[in-house]
Amino acid sequence: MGGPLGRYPEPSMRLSNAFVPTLREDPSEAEVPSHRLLLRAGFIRQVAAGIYTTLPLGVRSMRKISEIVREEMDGSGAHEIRMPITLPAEPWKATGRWDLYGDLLFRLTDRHGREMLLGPTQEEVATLLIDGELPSYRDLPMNVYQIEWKYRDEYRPRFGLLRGREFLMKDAYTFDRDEEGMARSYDVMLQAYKRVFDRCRLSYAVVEAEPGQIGGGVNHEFMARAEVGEDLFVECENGDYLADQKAATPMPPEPAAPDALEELTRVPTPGASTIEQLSAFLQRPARETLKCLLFDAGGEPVAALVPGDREVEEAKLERLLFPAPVRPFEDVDFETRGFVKGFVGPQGLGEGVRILADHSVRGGANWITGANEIDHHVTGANTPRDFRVDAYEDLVSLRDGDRCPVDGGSLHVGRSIVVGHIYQLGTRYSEPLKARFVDEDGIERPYYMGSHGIGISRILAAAVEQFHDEVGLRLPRVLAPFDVVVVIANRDDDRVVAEAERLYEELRSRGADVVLDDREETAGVKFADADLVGHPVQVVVGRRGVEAGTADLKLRATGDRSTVPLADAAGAAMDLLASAP
RNA sequence: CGGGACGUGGCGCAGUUUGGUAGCGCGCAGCGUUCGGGACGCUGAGGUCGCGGGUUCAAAUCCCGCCGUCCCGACCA
Repeated sequence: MGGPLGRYPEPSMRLSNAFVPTLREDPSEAEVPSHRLLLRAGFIRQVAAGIYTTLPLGVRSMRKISEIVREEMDGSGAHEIRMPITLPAEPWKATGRWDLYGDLLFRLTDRHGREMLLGPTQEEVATLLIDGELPSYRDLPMNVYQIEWKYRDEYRPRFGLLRGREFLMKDAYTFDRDEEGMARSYDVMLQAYKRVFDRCRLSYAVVEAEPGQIGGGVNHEFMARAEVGEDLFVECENGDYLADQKAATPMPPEPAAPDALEELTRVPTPGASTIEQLSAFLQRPARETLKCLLFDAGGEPVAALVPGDREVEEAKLERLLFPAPVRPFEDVDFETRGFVKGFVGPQGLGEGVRILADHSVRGGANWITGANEIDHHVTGANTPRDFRVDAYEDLVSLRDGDRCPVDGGSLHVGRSIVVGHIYQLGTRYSEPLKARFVDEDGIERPYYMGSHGIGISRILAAAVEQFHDEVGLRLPRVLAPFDVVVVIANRDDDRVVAEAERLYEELRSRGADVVLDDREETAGVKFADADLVGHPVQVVVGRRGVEAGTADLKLRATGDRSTVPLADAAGAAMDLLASAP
């Protein structure tokens, strides 16, 4: 047994006898480059929405990514194990995730009617494993990991491997004696992750992120830059600030010092229940209006104030009001609490409503806001004269052009694919699962845990997004399924075939992953496929060259070609490979 | 789940508006000619038109229901 993807294959391959079904045309269902090209180049085939068969080339690339991850994990003192995919429900109920995960869980029932699930991640399993085996502080720290397929019934699987319902993930779980140990283990993982993504040659950013479903405190995301990315992150033009867009905090503006406070004046604004309509009706810019949004935080009403041209970042509100569940007011909430939807203003909200304002609200005065009366707004609203603010917090959703909190530089919002996520979990799992060790003083304490994921199959897709061109993949050589392809340009010529075979064997003996294109196809088809699959180095052996005693080399990354003596071709190809990105 | 689109040989598509013999390109098989950037000719195989009902003399085409896939939104490696 050699890991979840099976035995390591022969390092080399003959295409005449291989399963590499390339497509001439773009599959109709694929829109984004990675999905389209992975299908066309014969890496994957779809079975159902978000579920794919991995073909030989895909297996090889994923295995190469896995090996990089393995080396860095093993080198960081983590221990590879393999946990089951089919899991009993009980521990998940104990941690509350049976309900928290909701429809995202693939659930099943066994023949005895016992509830089970397909693992979307394995904190419960790992925690119980360690609890059963490592009862002493002397056994800690411990870091176990696996590379295994994960199952999540995503709301909307999309973009091929980028968001599948089944995906290959490396997940590591760290167990420490205390918070300091947890932080140390965390840092070890953070450094290991950087090495992994560096080695994969991904352009990425490490950003502080929101905790999400897994729960916990400090956490970082590794975001690979990509046009098609679903996740937004921000970075400062001066390179000194990076954050998840949902967690990013802009530098607050200077508090306003208005020349004069206007009178609070009630104005009729018939039908203007949105900022857009209000702004158009009063002929005033949206930023002079004050948006007052109402939320229900565990049954308590909370008002969030932001300038009219800004959006409230609900994730920030949730973090602020944690652990109360936060949701926007619905129509019934407005009715039962007597607020006028579309015309809410902070003045006159009773003591029962907690009023939070974004820092940027300090930067304005003489606000236009709702009059708490149908078809009416007020102008000249000012705090504290007209309304109360219980606390100024960071509430706005960050947008392009906001100022960097470190140096005031301009912030840019970029798109990315999350390829790694690390968490400090604390005792989020060890407490409910009663997973404890005996400390030096003889007292039982819960493990301090960390959870660390890398999306292996997603790295492949993200790498394709970053490394492709019009004709195909251009993966870095450490991720490409093969190092070198030897193309037989004239299969009918025995001398050509003999020379190609000789080169193929020589490259193999030099340790290259080499594939011989000995198919009965025309040269043009072979060249096109070589470019499509993106073998880093292409060696072409043809009649012309053999008669002249030469072979032709091409570096896929740059398209550069060269002609070398046949006798030196293997060495030249190896040199070229070494120079390949 | 809400909104939109699509489902016709292995792949990419036309045909559906206006019901009447199921078509094109690629691929595949055989033969021949070609042979360094997705070759050419001839011959041929291959289709329950997503599924189930209904209307009709007759349904890929019209009606109803269902299923599947993709795209836009809420969740995540």
